[in-house]
Amino acid sequence: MANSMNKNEYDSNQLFSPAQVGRAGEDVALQLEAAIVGGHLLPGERLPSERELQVRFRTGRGVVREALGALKQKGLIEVRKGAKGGAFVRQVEVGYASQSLALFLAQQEIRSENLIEFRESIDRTIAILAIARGLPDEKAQLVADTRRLETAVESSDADLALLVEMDRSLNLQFARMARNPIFEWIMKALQLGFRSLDHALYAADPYRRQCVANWVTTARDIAEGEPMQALSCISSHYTMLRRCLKEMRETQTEGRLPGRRQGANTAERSDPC
Amino acid sequence: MANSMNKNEYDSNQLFSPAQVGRAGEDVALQLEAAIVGGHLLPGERLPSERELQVRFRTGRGVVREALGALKQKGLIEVRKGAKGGAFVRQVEVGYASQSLALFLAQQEIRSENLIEFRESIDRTIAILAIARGLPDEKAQLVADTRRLETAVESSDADLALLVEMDRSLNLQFARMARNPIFEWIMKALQLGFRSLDHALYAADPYRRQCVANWVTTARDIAEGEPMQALSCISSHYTMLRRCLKEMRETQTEGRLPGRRQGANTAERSDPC
DNA sequence: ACTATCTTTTGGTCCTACATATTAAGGAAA
DNA sequence: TTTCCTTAATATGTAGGACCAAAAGATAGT
Repeated sequence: MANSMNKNEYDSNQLFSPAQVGRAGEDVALQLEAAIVGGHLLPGERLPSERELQVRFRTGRGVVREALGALKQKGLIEVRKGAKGGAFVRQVEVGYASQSLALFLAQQEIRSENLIEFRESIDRTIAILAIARGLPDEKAQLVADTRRLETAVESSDADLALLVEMDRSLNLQFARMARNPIFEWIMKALQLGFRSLDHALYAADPYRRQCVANWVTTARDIAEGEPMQALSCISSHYTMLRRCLKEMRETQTEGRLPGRRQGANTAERSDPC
Repeated sequence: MANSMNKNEYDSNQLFSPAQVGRAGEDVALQLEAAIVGGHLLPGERLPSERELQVRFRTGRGVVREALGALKQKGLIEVRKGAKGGAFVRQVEVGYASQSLALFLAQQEIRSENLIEFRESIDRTIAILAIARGLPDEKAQLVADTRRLETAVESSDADLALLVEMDRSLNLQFARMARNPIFEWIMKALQLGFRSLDHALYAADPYRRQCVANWVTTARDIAEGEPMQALSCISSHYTMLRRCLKEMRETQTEGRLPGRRQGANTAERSDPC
């Protein structure tokens, strides 16, 4: 007794129509995406199997797989193997959008000063919002985590990657407290794109301690609801970062972000474009 | 024709290794993406054909197509049919990032307030930077263009789309004067995704005049180097926008962005320049 | 009742064949 | 010689089959 009478409503509503030639994959992907975003398919629901979609769209399985791959890429679906497997609708996470932005930023040549002043501007707004909207336990957690970072730095066997990761996590907590996913989007994208700046701060020994001490103060100011002092701390952080980078630049003559290396390749390239 | 002597350098460098089973598609996609983002493949260059990649990765053509589809989805490559066709590396456009963000926000049912407060925060920083760094002729041009917008609004045959477009252009000029490309990109990304908000402001008759009058004042304050007054104008703009949306919401019981449809937006794949 | 094995479902991979688009080359006509 | 049409070559796009691997349930054996 198959559920032939209980087909989903997008079947009877003719929601899926045969794809046109030439761009069948895009066509199928667009129809499925429209069904998901339009609310006809809710998160957690399961799409028909690939072989069933193949006959519904009157197309080949490769086309269906291509479309599903695009949706998976966007974070709209999650596909599982095996019986009762298939494509399941997901809530899109902000990380997917951040990855797109990070991919774009990675291809651009960005001077570190531009990045710093942008981040500082964002951080200042986040601080104000976080003080106003952050929940008490969030603020307490932020303070506690800065303390953990402090003890981690003071221990001699401090792993550099671990410290940077903790700093990254703190920034994300911070951004989340602003209760505005757009700030989260930006913050995640920046972190994905450029890890090297914070790395620099935690690599130099005098700066590392100042940085975490500043973090502790910032978190406390946020927890206690002192916006002006928090802003002051943030400015202090970026002042330190600028100074640290300037010192490095004077020793290494390196003013750019190491986003991409194009030294070995461009020499032998005689592209007529 | 056997160009066996002129293999590309990523061949001899062992850049592409056979894919792992189970997630061969992702594996291939990751390797190709790494090659592009890492700078081994520059924009304009052509990847090997699908059938050649198929043998290089020691895999099937479906896997290669899946990987290329993922890269195409991200905007990293553009694929053309026919002789001299194939996958060509592209510069990623902001539009892809903004589409991802729009998709996320649409599914999260984000309130327009989040977008407004983010834009206001960005605008305030841009204003300060634009006053400090904008060239005199840029400032003059900004003032002149706000005048043009003013006269366009006063003429009765004002096309709504044209007005919104002029507003959009003004915002971009404004962002450019900050001499920081990140602000420009973020502004463009937000504009690509959410045109509807400004649209609302220019649709209502009382708000339209106030908005352009405010633009004129803002431009003059920027040109004359009055940061506090410029910031005041910007806040006034968003106060108006909030009020306008609130009125619309009260009449239509529509509190969110009308971003459910994605189909019409994805059409602008080509360069929006 | 529990465990091991089989069966079914479903995605993952590989393959061949054909369709279609685009470019380049070659030959006929002006 | 120039122009236009035809044809070939090369590439992606699509169709559909076959088989493998994994996951869940059904079944048989203990």
